[in-house]
Amino acid sequence: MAPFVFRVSHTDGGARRGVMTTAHGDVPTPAFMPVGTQGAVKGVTHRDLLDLGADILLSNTYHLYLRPGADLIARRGGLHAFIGWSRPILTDSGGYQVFSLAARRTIDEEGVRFRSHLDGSSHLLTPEKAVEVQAQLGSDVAMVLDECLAHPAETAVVRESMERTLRWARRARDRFLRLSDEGEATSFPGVMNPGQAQFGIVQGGVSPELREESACETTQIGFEGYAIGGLSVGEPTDVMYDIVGRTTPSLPAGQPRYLMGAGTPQDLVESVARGIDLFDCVLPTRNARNGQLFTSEGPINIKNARYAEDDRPADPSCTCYTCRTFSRAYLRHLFLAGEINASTLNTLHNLHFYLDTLARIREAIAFRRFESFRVAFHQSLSRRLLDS
RNA sequence: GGCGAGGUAGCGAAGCGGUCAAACGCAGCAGACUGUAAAUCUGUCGCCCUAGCGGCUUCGAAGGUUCGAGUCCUUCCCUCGCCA
Repeated sequence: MAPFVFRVSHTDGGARRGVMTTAHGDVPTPAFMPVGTQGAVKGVTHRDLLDLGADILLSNTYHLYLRPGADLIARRGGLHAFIGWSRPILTDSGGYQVFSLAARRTIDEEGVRFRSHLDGSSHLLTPEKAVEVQAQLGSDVAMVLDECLAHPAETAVVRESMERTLRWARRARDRFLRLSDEGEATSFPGVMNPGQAQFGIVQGGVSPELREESACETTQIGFEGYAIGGLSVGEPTDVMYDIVGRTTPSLPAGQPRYLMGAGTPQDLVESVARGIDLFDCVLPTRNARNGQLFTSEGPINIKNARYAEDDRPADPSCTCYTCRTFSRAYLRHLFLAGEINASTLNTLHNLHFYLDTLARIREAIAFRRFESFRVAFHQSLSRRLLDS
């Protein structure tokens, strides 16, 4: 099994271009990971994702653990085999569900007690359990269980949460290393991917001091990569950019940095400028299903009456299947008519926009033109707003 | 022709004397969505405006009763069902 390797090939200002090598193949970075929470990206097939050039998917430990269950997936040879996707997969730990399902859980030192959103049953997700489930899934990158805190939070609360996430990270790393040990691995049913990497997660809210402390401590534990979590949860974007910019210098230059849950197209460019290598976000897929299309000139809402007889493609400068083939008028009709194709075509376009943006970013960095790309990108996004 | 049921905002449908410009659903219009409980949710939805427990015109049509009528009475028009 190929070891997990990350290599930075180019830098341009704060931006880095590189390759993340996993047991299931290479991922050129900076990269965007489409979100396939339950083992599928909503609205499109795996074949569509291959056509779009998606190099890595994100999936979710909590959701797959509840349904269909980690044992069932392990018996089918792991997540890659079960869902029929042979490229890299990163699994989130369930830490985000600590935030999004806050009303259904309690936290203590041991872990997170959830009442299942599916059937109400109780489950205890510990840092160790999250490692074990992800071992059974056999993802290429496993995330540690963290606590994703809601945005306005008192500093004392943020510190307490950040420190608990650190303690959990140590336990998760410990369990991960022991599972990597051969004897332990064979005694545990279903370590599906010996080449699996594990990423730690930096927390600390919007406090630069806590973020730096979290970054240093997490780095000290030693992971294959590092994520910045707990952002894009309602804080102003300039605050988010500031925190990202102050955190990446505290992370090892030779390892991948993953900004969890981000973001808008602007967020991606601004975060790459601050040294981020990996992203995931539901915006392109969820908003596609809700009628919002990201374009090179800013987002449009295809539901709007103004597009009823608009024969132009969603984004005139886009080369995706949807834009090559269909008009805004038709896409609007499909959406209003409730046709499944509306979700699919919109998702294809939005994912193309995101993946293509990252491809352009990588190219710009390789040619050391990232700063001019960045300026032009922002200008283009605001063009339509200036026109109207 | 006889008997019965019914005509309410774009559609469907509540309403049974006052707080009804009129519940609710759909359609329409607009907005939100950042490690997905989301093909979801929110607002708006007669007309006018200085946007307010504001003004105006409404509940098939016309008259009437009443302090007050979408709600009661009369006549007319129109739908649907059953019988001839």
